[in-house]
Amino acid sequence: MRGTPLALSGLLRDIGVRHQGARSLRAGQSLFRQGDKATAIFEVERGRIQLLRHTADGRRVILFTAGAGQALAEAALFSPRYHCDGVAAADACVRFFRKEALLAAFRKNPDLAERFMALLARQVQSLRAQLEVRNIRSARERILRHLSLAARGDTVLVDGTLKDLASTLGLTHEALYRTMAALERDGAIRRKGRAIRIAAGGRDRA
Amino acid sequence: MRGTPLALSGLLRDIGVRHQGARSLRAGQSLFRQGDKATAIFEVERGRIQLLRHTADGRRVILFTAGAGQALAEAALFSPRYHCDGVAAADACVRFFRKEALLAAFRKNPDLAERFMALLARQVQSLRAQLEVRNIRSARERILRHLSLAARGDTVLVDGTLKDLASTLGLTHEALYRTMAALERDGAIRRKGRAIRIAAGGRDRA
DNA sequence: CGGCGTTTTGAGAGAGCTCAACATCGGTGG
DNA sequence: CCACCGATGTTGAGCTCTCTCAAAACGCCG
Repeated sequence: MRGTPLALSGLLRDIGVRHQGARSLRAGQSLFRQGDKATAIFEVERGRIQLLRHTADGRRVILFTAGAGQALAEAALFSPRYHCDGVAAADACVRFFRKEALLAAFRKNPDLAERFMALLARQVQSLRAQLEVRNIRSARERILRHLSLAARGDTVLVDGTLKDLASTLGLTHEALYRTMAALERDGAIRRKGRAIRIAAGGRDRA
Repeated sequence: MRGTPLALSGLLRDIGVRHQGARSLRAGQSLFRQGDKATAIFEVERGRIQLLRHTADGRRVILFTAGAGQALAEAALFSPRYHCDGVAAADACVRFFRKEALLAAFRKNPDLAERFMALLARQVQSLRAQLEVRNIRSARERILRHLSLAARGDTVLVDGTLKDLASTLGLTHEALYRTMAALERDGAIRRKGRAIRIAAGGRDRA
């Protein structure tokens, strides 16, 4: 669920693209640096990779944090150089896909190209939905909407930590815990370990 | 600037795709409905189109609001039906691009396909950056970061209203006005009509 | 000129953040 | 097997910052 309510189950690997290798990184290690020639795009297998940009005065700005199962630096496919740093926020393992190989494959195989487009289109859709969720001020409403977007049927299976969930929702973990407890007290949701079931009238009681 | 800090200058039309027509809508009118056969994707020329989904209990959820220059329902290219409603939030005019025509063009012309992918990839990038900006709690910091991402050189040209800017930043317009005034008082930025210049040490004084 | 939407400033309240303490769980090593 | 440790999960209390409600100046267009 990390970072995506409409889970993009699977990614490059699943559309039939073969990766050209993998690489392990220790927390803090760089995968690539701003200005490096862009030779590949990546998919996080384990851990977390952050895209960082450095401002003129040397401050770090996090542009994006990619968790397991998320693609990284797709835009580099169409740009000669990486426009930011890619650094491991925790010990991580990434698969990499060489640019020329990918682009060549797309040209040779329109089906593959189409699947990749579909992947990107779904990402756009999912990101927009996330952005819209962030427009909701109330923690309660925001959580409920996220859950109802992420739900399969009436249940959501949280596959990261609740802390991660809090940060993807733009809440502190305390606020998330408290509000979830309140929601459960009110009967709007019911929790059983990783599974959260949304009550039929959950959204009414909001 | 609406909805995109890293301005996606131009869209489908600019990558060489020809549209198959245009349509005007009055505020409140539907462009398409959830479950309709997906026959086209769109680009907003004027006004605003909202993507809405209806929950089981009949409540409307806004998934996305597309302003002038933004594409709409790209994901429909790869889905047989629209998965939400497209409704005009204000009087609007949209260009439409037929699915089969687009997909056929992509298959026949790999360059075009590649440009479309690039478009999607840049959108993904931009949306992620927006999401990351939303993680900043402080209005002051959030505005400064948005500005530094949106800046060309040291100046930002705001091309919507400041109210629009406030909503893309997830702030009330009052908070935006107040904070911008404070930033100007502190010398972090300087405004001249539509142009905002960021002072060299703007981010230090935050 | 008159009306409407944007821009601007004021004052107050509420929601979420911050800091803090504690419980719980899973892994690690003696 | 148990003691220990770190990270996650949970709850409490106070405070700050933004939202909300309100009012007024400004600019634009018919």
